[in-house]
Amino acid sequence: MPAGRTHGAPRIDGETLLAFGTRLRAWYRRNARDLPWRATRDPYHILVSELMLQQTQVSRVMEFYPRFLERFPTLEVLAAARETHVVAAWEGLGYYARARNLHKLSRAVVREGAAAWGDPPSNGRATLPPDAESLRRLPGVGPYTAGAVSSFAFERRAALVDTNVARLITRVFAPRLDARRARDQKRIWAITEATLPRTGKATWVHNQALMELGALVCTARVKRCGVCPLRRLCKTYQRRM
DNA sequence: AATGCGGGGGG
DNA sequence: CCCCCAGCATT
Repeated sequence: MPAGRTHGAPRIDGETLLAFGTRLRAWYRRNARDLPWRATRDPYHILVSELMLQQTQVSRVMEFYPRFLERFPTLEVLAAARETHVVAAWEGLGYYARARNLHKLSRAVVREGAAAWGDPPSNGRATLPPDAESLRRLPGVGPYTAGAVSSFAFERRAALVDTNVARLITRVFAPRLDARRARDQKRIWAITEATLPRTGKATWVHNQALMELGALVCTARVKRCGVCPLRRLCKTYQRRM
């Protein structure tokens, strides 16, 4: 299957895909916000940030993330804590099932993690699996979070689609698709995968950049096309919106 | 496929 | 005052 051929979606030529990624990542290197979870590769820390960020804005998570990790710095510490204490540290963030799932997850991983995904015996530290497929089986971890942890913590070449990426991809490549329609999700994932660079390292930047551009430039209510690096290849822009 | 889950901020 | 926000589990 040639690059750019996506399941039922309009074919995107390789040159366009290349230009898309190159411009996107160049923009990110100059415009990215300095966020704490971008300065670490600790899988547990990344996981906490991703769970907190589910349906929750960055500015809100910033108020909780450092404090939570100070209180529960490792999977082992979290697993040893009582659930009520974990939920208490989550108080104010909302969607408290995330906290309960995180706690449950920590106990599962500490107890049987190494056996489940063949961790190197190493120093007895519990770790998360690096592949999206295994991550996906953990409680509270869906398709997005699995891809995010695989890419951002382990620098694997994994795709991820959140609300930002879905909006950006549809606007640039497939304005007929609706990110909110379940049926279109498959095709949006396929297009997103087709845009990924070759290596895991570059994919880390690429994925961060997709979300950052969606969060800062190609937002839900305002399209800042005047400062968008993808303007010239964007189908929505070409249609004069 | 549809719904519940929290709470705050922006247009 | 709605709509939206680095979604997921359940039905």
